[in-house]
Amino acid sequence: MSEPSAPISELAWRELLFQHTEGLPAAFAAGQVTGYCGFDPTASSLHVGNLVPVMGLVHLQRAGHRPIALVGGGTGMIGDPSGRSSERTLQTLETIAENAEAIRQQLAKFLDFEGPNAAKLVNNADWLTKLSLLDFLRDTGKHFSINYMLAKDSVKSRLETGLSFTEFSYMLLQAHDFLELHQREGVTLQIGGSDQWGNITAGLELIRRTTNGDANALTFPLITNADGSKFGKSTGGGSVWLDPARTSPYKFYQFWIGADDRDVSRYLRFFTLLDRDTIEALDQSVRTTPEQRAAQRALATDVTTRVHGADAARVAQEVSALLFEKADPQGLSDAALEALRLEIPFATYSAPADGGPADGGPADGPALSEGIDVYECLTALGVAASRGAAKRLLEQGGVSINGTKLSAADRLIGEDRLLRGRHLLLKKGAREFGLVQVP
RNA sequence: GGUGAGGUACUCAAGUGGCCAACGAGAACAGACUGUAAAUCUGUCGGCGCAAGCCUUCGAAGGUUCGAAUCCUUCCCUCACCA
Repeated sequence: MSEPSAPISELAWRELLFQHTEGLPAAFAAGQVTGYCGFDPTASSLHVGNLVPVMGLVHLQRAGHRPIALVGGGTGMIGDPSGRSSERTLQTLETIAENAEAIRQQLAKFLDFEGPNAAKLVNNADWLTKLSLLDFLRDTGKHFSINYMLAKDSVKSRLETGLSFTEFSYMLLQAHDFLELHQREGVTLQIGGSDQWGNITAGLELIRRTTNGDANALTFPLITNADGSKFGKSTGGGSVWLDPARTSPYKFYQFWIGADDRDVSRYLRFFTLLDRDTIEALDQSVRTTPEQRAAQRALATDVTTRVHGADAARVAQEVSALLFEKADPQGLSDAALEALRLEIPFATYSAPADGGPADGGPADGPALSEGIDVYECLTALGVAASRGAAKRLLEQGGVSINGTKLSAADRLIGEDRLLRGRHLLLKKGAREFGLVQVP
């Protein structure tokens, strides 16, 4: 890494710049800047919504500056005020420590923890848990007037609906963090989402008053989806996580592949490190040949590779080709089947148990000797909520196995249709799949 | 604490004793058309069942009735205004 440069123009053309303090360009021009961004350890994984600030740190580091990622182990404790006993506090601390470690490992994929501008991960529990209330009120609280705090958007907007003292104080804790890092690590910049502006500037205020030091703020725009939905939700509704145990690399890849044409250009800027010429060429392809979805492919490949590695990205691509580009499932290799069962819902087929027809209870299904019951497969996979739903799907032609569409008469599948003698690849609609293994 | 208005399926919202598994809209799911898109059109949308039909649901629990989402009682909760 050569001389530190100003990442501002880079962030600007990527449309990642929402707001920054006036002194920031001068600070970048003056030399290496140490900047930080906070992450909440409420879950054991980051999700795609966290990627914007993560990429912010990445751009900082690429420009030769020093990024620090702060995990809110301390602020996370008071963030959730729901009832807890002293035992649970300990448990929570444990969980938070685990979460912090998990998040650290995810951040390590983006940041370089070695070299002259090595990234660093800190946890504000290290100092906040030792902070006494009286010290805090005297050293931090005295620098803020209630009037100043009430004027912040985050507070003002909550005055009607209600705001606990705990949450009201949150900005002071964050300001305290900023000051702490300023003194410990020489941090002079905090970055975050645009909603963090008020909290960040509170920290600037505290630094100025306490140490007469100078520091800066930079915020990113809120990510919006063109169709008005919330960014970061998969089609099923759940969050898209970076943890492969929560969101498989295939699902992750699919999330990006499914990006709306109207969003994909912005997402390329936000979430990849592709250069400007490449991205503008992709913009052009969205306009001229949208059906090829070159931009979505580039986006999905780049982000999946960074988060899950090249191998996982390639498997995701292969599985996607098989599932969506009409590759013949009969040609599946054992290895591909093995990969597939990790990527899509998988269930082992069991013939329904014998017994009399029970009212309201699960009814008898056909014996295995009569064939494989598609209803049972669909419900076991969770693809259909109930046998009734499975039946409706079948009647509407919404189910296919091994690439062949089924009709209402095809409830029972003969063993001769199994892939490699023991697998069924089921598809519901256009993009939901499941794999069933017959014992 | 007082007064008033309410609690119906994922959401909004009809329904005031039988024609109610419950109008309608949205969401969702499927089909057609497509680019794994958008828009549009069609169908489905409590559970079990091939079906006839059966079972479970209208805040909760009781009660009246041949019959209740609808009437009565008690309880729980939400909202608005007042204190």
